[in-house]
Amino acid sequence: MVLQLSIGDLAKATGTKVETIRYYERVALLPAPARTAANYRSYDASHLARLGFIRRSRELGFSIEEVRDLLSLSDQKDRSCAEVDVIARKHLEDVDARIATLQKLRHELDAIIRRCHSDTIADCRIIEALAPQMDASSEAAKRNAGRARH
Amino acid sequence: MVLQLSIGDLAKATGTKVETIRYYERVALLPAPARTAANYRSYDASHLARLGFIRRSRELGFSIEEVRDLLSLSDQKDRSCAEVDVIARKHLEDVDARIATLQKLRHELDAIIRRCHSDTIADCRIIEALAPQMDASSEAAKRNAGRARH
DNA sequence: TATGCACCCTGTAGCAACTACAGGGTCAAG
DNA sequence: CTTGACCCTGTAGTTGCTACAGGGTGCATA
Repeated sequence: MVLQLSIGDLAKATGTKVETIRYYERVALLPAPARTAANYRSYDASHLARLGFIRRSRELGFSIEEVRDLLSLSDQKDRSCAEVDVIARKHLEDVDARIATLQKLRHELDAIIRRCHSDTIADCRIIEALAPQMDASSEAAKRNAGRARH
Repeated sequence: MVLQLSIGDLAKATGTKVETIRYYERVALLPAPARTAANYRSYDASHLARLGFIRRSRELGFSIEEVRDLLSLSDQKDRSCAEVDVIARKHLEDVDARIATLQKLRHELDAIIRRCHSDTIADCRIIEALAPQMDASSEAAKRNAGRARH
């Protein structure tokens, strides 16, 4: 039995947009499939599996380049999976760093919002908190920048 | 006293790249400054303040469009700051959602990495976990996709 | 005076990872 | 035989910058 899928079928089967599939082909993540007489793309089971791998990796936040590396490693069954481990661990570190950054930002934002109980923009603490602090250090920055004239 | 800054001065004073400042001017976040006889941009204190506001907002993760809204609100001192509050709270929700997504992803990734203790790619659990699950549901997807022939 | 260097200008192209057309061709149902 | 859902290629848009290329300017130094 031979499985043949049109691009639309493959899109439905993997929850991917048709344009995205063509994009993966353009960037050589997904091999170009056979064509029908009418020049329609005709995918088989290997494309289905590969696109599934790509989508799952992308959902887990791997970049296109990382997916490319993982795919090429997964094709070499006899190699050590240490390299796979390195990619995955590095990615985990990236994710941890992004979470930490966002959490710091979240607390700052939360603190800013909590401070605001005023009615008008003129003394809105949110706007105030966003405005640069016009203190000694920024005066220093001004002087440092030079070209102040009277 | 009149403060005059070249684009490089302003860049140093705010920790922004020169190209980024020109970009903000192009997208009308920062008003076009006066020019010198040699057609050099000449910034004043208001630009310094505004760029500071922009940079701080961007650090807090507001999009360019959100910053535009915040800036235009901050220029209308007599208006209610309720709108500012709405923008900030919505942004906080976005940040919370992004943190939640990343944390879910982090746990999944961590679980995948922990499972792998093998030596070769052939039975690497990371690669396995990334590959699509070839179970009943994906068989259903295949049938659903149609055009399977023998 | 020349000359080097750091700075400034405009305009355009590139990055990631798609997404969205425009302007066609194909195919099956009614 | 027409309608509508699909398919094709190619190009441009998205976000927020960043990086040239190919010029001009301003100041210090040999």
